[in-house]
Amino acid sequence: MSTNKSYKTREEILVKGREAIGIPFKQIDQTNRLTTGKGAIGSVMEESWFGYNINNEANPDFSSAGVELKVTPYKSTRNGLRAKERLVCNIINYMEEYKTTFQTSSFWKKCNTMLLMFYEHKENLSKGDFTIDEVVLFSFPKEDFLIIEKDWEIIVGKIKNGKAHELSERDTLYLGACTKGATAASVRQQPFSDISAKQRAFSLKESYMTYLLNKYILGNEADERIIKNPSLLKEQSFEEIIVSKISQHFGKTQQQLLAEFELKTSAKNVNELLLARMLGIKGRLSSTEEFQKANIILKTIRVNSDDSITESMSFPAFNFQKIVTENWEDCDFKNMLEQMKFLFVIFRYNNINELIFDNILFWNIPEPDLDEIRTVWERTVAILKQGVQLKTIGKRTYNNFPKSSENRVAHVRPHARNSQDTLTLPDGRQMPKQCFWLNNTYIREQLQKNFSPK
DNA sequence: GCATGATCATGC
DNA sequence: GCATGATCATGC
Repeated sequence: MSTNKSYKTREEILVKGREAIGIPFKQIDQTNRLTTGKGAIGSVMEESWFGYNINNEANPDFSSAGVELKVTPYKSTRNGLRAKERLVCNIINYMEEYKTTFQTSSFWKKCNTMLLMFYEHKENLSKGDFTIDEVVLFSFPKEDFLIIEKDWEIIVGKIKNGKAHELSERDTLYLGACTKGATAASVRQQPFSDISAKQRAFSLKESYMTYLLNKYILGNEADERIIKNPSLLKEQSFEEIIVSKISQHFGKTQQQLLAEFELKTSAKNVNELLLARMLGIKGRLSSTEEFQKANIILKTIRVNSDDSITESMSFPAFNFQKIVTENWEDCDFKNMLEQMKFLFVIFRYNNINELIFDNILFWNIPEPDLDEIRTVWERTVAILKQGVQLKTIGKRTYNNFPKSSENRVAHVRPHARNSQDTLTLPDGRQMPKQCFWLNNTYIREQLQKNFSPK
């Protein structure tokens, strides 16, 4: 089956692509592809707009120009425009990928230059009414290229270590290894272990796509970048660079740091402000280009002098009525956890109760622990469906959601402004907003696992 | 003392 | 005004 022969240059491809802007897909579709399931819109553009047969070749769609066609959705949210999903590139052949270098890898061969066609997914419209809104010919800028190369090496490193079955999309920053297959049971062989591994594909993370979208569609100005000189990334990983910039401050008290950076604030996010100063960032750390592209979430952890941790870690409140309509496999919470990379900023109380800046840790949830969270999530949904049991004693109202004592990893607890800050339960009653929390004991366990001598 | 319910402070 | 990250505080 041939790839497209009619478009030989990048310019021709871009011009033809841009001509599609504003035309509803139902007018473009000549082969009734829109009625099919996932990927229907991409198929329409390939067949009916560019006029070539759908293929799954290793070469880019426009092979002579070296351009891969990608049609990708975004959505409008109260936080602005966001990519609706990760951009899935090519399936990883564990048996072959480790034999190449990044430059000769399957991912780079296929996707180093892409024609990105963005369309808005609107909740109340059908696919046929959607239109392409923006088209760009995209090549990776140097600062991203170097991070993506490292990401690829991390993924291939796991294959080489016989750990393809332990791959997770959260291992990396921009280029992820996302699961790909009809069911979670879609597995493949790996070269250095007998354990079969989930089928995965190289993909650009949702957060990375959101950044591209805002840059290209909205024309938003670039945000502050932490690593001003991308060449540094040739020597060290992003995480290593951050640690090397910050480690000189380990051991200082919070008071010393506040004085050193001339910060006067009672804000609960002082530690984020301090970290930003250490990195030479003027604005918020979470607004930097790298943090946005990789969806790095900063969390402060205070460790007591006896190594215990008092507080559990909260997440956004969930909507009772929405969560009961979801399945774990495609629910909001799992999706969020799968996409998050955490930066733990660790402070430790010394024996005279001073708060000492102790360390930082880039962390993500290990796959087996995500399964633990699944049980908590499913119990929560089951309880909501049965009707939560509420018992008021004095000023406090007790419930029967999963407690921290019931699961090693997570529990459910209120997360509201006060007890009047409620949402409607599926049965119509009101209840203070709740969220999933990572247990304080679990956080402690994770810190010990990552910092104990190997 | 700890688990769990309750609430604060900020930024957008 | 609300979401969010962070922290307080009651009562078992």
